[in-house]
Amino acid sequence: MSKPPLPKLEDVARLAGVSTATVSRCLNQPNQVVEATRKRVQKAVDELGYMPNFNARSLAAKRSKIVGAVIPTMENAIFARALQVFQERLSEEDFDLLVASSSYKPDVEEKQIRSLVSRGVDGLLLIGTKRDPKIYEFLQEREIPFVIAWSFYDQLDASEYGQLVGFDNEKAMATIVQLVIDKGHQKVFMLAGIADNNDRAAARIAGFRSKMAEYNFKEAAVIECEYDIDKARKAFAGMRQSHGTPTALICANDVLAVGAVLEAQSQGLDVPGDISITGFDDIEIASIISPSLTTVHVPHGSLGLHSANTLLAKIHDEPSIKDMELDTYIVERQSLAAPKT
Amino acid sequence: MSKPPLPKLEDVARLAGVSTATVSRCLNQPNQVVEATRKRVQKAVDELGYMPNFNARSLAAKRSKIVGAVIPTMENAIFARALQVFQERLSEEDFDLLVASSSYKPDVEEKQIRSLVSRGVDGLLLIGTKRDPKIYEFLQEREIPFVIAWSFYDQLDASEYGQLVGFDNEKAMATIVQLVIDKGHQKVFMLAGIADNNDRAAARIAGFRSKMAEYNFKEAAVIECEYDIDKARKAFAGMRQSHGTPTALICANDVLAVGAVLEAQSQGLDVPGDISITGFDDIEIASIISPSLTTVHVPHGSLGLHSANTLLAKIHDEPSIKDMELDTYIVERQSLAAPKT
DNA sequence: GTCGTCAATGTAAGCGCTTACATTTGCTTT
DNA sequence: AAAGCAAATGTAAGCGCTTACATTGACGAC
Repeated sequence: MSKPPLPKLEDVARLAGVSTATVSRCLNQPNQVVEATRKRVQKAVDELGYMPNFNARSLAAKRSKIVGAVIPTMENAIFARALQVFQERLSEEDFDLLVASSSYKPDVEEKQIRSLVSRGVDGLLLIGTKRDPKIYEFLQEREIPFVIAWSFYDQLDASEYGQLVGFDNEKAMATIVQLVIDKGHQKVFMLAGIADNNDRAAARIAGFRSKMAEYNFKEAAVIECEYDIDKARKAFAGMRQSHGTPTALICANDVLAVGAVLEAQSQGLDVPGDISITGFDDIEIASIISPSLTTVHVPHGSLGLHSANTLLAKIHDEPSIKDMELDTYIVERQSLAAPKT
Repeated sequence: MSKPPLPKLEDVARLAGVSTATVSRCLNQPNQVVEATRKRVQKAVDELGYMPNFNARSLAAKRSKIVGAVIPTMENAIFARALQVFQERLSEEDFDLLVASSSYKPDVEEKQIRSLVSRGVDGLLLIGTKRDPKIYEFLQEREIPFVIAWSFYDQLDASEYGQLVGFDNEKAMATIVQLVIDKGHQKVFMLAGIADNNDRAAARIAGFRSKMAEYNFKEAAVIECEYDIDKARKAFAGMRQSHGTPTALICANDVLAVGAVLEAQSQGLDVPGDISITGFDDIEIASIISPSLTTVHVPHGSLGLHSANTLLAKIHDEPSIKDMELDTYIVERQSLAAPKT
């Protein structure tokens, strides 16, 4: 219950026989202080076990050394790896990470963004571009550096939307659809993510649709489904009932693909014998499930790393920061084959 | 480049024609303010788009509404779910989450704990009990409420170690070993986690060893291996070379088990025909891999939820907060069977 | 009508730092 | 040895809030 008041900067100053300003300088710009004093101060710091109060520092200096990240969920592998790398990179520069997860709800996300800004974050990591424009206005007004990860579109004006570090979801999806078509599939359906408020999910659907249109494939069913294995199983089952069974099913992500594979198998279908199924993301389970998933590899680690670097650059006001488009590529495994003839 | 100074509490006060204290009260203890003034203040807040500066608040009020969490990694499913639930629960009480991941390195963890404390976190979530005692002293001195998740031991003095919210790793492991023995296995090896600096990994090994000793099984090889599928594959391959092939392999976690299963299969072994393999944790892949894993179910969500509740209780200084032991149970799936006769 | 009480509000002193500006120190120049 | 100058240090004014304490005013008791 005894609360021995913690040493403050002033105590250190007194013990070291210098002014508070000098102590502060030792801590923040050590090179402005001559070695002798610096050592004396260091000794006082050690002796008292002094630790700076970051809130006071943030208040006085108007920078917090905290960056915020609002992600849809930390529960699944998609963002976990990127977030981990992001955090590690920031850590190197002594930034801490304030995370919030929005559960894909726009209103929750907005609240969290505002909260983080209130906390004085120096920068912000956001996922995807789709959100209420007034959030962007807000961020601009407050001059908060931010980067948007996971999405990339040529046509977007980057200066308006902070910096983009992502990949072209539409193009990537079109590429894998092309591959499926090249294998000879004609009846191709899609199990998609929920496109509402999610530009990545929407872009993947667009990629599918445009490629299908290119080949004049009609009636390519697209069913949207939440990010969940069991829901994917049900969605796939429902799809078979209402639209029949395609020879190939394109899934908007690996989790949906896993659900589809499991359901197909439990309904007696052979994958890829009776039906080919492709994923997107290339998370761990993609290579573990049997058959392993042919999928689009997304560079999760790079997304995290480059997001961090770009954000740091913006925070430090470095010139000529560019949007960054990362590459995806297809990983061919077992779940895609030519259709039975 | 125009930086219109953000409205501060004083501006709101002036516009509403009240004192700063009243505005502050409206924001923090609205019931102490009569409705008429409250409305007037609210109007001023809206009009100015005022947002409080949390750093100033934290400095003045000596509470930050931030809790910190230092976890070994956010990259894998083990902690992700718990962290997500933890965050959601805290969110309900308007706490934000400052996360750091230590990559299982004690020195990194210590640094991060100190950094979080410097940031004035109101509470701390730590994983496992094993760490330098001076960290506990430090936390006690600073009177930082903290809870330790994932571990639970009867014999530990809770008051010394903050609060425990976990399960008995040793007992849980002993239970699944018992099951394996009951199936008739006699040659049982273990693929363990790295026990150094990790009380959970150590406890799981202890559970294995004590149960094996109980049955007088000698030569039960225990190989430690990092948390990684590929490393597990190699470790399992190495184990076969040096110790031969057991009829059952107990793995300290599902990731190791998956690695072992994949390697076994690629070496032409049937699981569970030629070798039974068990996991621990019951993460998603456990039920997706083929054969699905018989494993110990760990209540990840509950760990997160109860950790949050316990921490909140400590922060609010509620009396009689107890350590909490959560239950685990075995999920029998396909990877465990009786040995060939 | 006066006083006491209590709820509502105001006053102002910090919270522990940073930093612009002022001052001192220790050199180099001449 | 005096002058001049840059580097090192000191002084003190905030940063935007909270809160202990003081003040005000409304109302009922006497």
